[in-house]
Amino acid sequence: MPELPEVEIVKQSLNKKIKFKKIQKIIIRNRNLRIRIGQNFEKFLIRKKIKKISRLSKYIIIDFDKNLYCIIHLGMSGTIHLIEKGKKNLNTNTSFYSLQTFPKKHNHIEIHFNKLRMVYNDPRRFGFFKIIIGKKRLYEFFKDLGPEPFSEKFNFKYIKNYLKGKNKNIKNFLLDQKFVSGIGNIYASEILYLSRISPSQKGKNLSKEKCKKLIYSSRYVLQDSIKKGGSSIRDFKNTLGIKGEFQNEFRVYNRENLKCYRKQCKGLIKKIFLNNRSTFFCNQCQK
DNA sequence: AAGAGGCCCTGATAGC
DNA sequence: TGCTATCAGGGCCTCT
Repeated sequence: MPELPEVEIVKQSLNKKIKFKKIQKIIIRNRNLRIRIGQNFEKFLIRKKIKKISRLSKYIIIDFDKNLYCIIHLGMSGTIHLIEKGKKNLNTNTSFYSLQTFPKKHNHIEIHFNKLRMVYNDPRRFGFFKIIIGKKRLYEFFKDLGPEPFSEKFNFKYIKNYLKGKNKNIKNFLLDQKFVSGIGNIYASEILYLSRISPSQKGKNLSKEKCKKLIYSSRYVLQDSIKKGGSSIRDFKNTLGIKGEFQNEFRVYNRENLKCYRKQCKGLIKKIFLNNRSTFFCNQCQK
């Protein structure tokens, strides 16, 4: 679930629901996430008030007073659930579950506010919660991240310069968070389709025109997905709260051997593996 | 030093 | 039904 648009949706709903709230209680059932939750995690956060919630590529950053931060990453399977006391349904245009359909296993972290619980669920435990103290350390943590597609820094000159002399295909560049941050395996395929670029094309061979298309498409696809509430890929049985609609907009992802949507194009969508990650593209209109 | 591949982990699904 | 193998939206580490 979580590439940039999905993380953005989660961030937006957290801002609506837990901003300015004070943490009353913390329960940790499993400290062994990708980064182990330290013994003093609870001490740092208890009774602290949330100042704001922001996002950088696929990371959520919660700000507290005195330059205390909590960074959240959802990994492959992390989800955040909000449960309001006394309410049966949590409406929301978010990826939260309703109360009745709340997952039973893998609820590793619970943070309680007044009349509201936030629960972190993550079967694969590739995600993490990490405390950071000080602006400088926060900056350090993110220093290797490349620009987001929306950033002005993600421009033709930057791309040309970065790809120069390197021998990787363009799809793997899109997954390289040092090059551009926030794009994951699904959106990489979608962006390349919109750009009419073949995923196995070498990055260094892209024309100026193709680079510009790539910039435009990256922004367009991610923005469009955010507008539609992100993508909810799996059909989570027994759940009601998942509202993402962008999975209905996929042009290539999971469309193996189906016809290309482009009018005039007689191509078929093919699935290949590039660096062990599934990759979808049209065998006619992506060059 | 860049790039490919393994690995962390659990769950869903396909095939026998 | 029950086994095994494979794959899944991420990212870090190691080896060449």
